[in-house]
Amino acid sequence: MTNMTQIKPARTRFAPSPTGRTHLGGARTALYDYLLARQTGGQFILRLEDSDRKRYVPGAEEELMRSLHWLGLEWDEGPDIGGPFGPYRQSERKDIYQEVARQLIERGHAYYCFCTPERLEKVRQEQIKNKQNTRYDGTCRGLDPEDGARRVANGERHVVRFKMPNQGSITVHDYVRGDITVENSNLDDMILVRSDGLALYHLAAMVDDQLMKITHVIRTVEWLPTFPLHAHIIRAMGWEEPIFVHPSVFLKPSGKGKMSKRESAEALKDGYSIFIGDMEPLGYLPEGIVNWAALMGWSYDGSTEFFTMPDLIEKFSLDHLNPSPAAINFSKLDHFNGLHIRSLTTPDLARRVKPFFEAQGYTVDDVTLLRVTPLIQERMVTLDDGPVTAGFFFKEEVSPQPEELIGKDMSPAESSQAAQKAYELLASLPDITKDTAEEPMRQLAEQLELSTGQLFGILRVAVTGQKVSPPLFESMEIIGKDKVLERVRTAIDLLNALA
RNA sequence: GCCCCCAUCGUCUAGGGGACCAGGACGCAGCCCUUUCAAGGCUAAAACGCGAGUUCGAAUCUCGCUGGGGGCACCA
Repeated sequence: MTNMTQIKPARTRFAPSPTGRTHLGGARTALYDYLLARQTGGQFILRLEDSDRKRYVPGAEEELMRSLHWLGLEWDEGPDIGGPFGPYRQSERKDIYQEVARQLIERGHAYYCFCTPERLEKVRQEQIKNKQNTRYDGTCRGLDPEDGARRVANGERHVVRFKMPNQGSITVHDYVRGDITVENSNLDDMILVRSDGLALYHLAAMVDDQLMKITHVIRTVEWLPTFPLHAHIIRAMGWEEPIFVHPSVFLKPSGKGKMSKRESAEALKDGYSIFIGDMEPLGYLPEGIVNWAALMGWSYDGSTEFFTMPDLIEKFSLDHLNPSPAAINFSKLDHFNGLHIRSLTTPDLARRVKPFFEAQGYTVDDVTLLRVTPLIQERMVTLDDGPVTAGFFFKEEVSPQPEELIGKDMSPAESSQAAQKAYELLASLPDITKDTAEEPMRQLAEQLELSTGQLFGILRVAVTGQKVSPPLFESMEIIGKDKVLERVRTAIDLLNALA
């Protein structure tokens, strides 16, 4: 016997227009789509809303797909892989929309409109001048349908408009906000089909969602104002309504409005971006971004915050979506990224961080990298921190700032002497490892009446060339006795020159 | 201007009439750990926008106000 409460597989779709770069907001929508589909054993569909060819941006599709792949949001049907309900590109579905438009007209829910864009613009300006609402003035609304059809047959330029009832109201249901009722008189006779014959979003998306058997339409709240129109179209066609879910928008970090081009450029200067395509070179993990994005507008129990994709697939729920807009918080992204970096296995992290060393010109051998990785794992926020903190492992020689070699509260001469003693001790060891070197060095510090901070600080700069580094003796162990001695020798010379 | 939506720490959020002198997280500050930096641990400061109702009781329900956001294309 089947379980009555069994979850119905959801068919979700991410339907961006290839008119720009894939950003955080889109990624989150796609993520929610993906999670719902995976959780219920349904399908996640990628559809391209490219009905406006004028706005088509070359390369946008490629970046979109690359971004989705990178985030791990694999689609089951799409323009590149096909599927049972294709084509998945609106520009290839023109005839389908035409047919629906025809039926709408036939049923009296739409009509041909012959108004020119020029006249429409004039009307609009007039309305603005008179402080009226800008809306279609209804010139063609009352035209005899047969007359209209005749003019169309004669090749007259026309669009198709939805014939909005001028009485009554409509109640639509948004899963996040509940019922929303609006007066039809506040709704316009929106254009459904352009004069070039291609449908606009309002028609095309509704048709596609229907034909592609989409069960849940997840789209941002920008679509809420036209939601009633969409419901009118669906109901006019007698279709079953999918569940509509409108998560909130993302606001810029200040919380004042949506992210603009200017702010995006600004963020990039600080090493942040809202474009998924920028995130990888910036050193972010898809895991970190997914975790972060999932929690902007959704929560699990109010306290659990670390989620992997499998966790999310298991725990995501539409029921915990938050209707209010969320300001982007990049420092929290850093936090999640660090969390996920620390949760990676050493080989995995090594593999991921390697290109960042190479991008800085380092020649990296895997054996050394594998030893270095554990030392930097909990010191990294983004992968590009790797070469910054650990580049010295892959240098032939380091070049410390001479002043930085001076120990705290010490003179150059004292520092030099301490380094000399350390050199002798290290030279006397068969090899330098944490186990062989640390204890004797601590004793040396005591002998010299120096704090470990003083002595180790001098050596740290000498050996790594940096004031801040991974733990000293573990680092020495990887660098090897010969190079360590060489670097300490150089440091002594540098200090002597200062004295 | 018109329409729609939203409203808890600076930010992301938990909360859905009594369990809330409001919990978690980021960030910030302090302390602990410590060879630096991190990581980790502990502590602190920090919020129910305002006003009316309803109720024995409201962060939670209703209304108004205010504030914020979104939308008003032959874009999506």
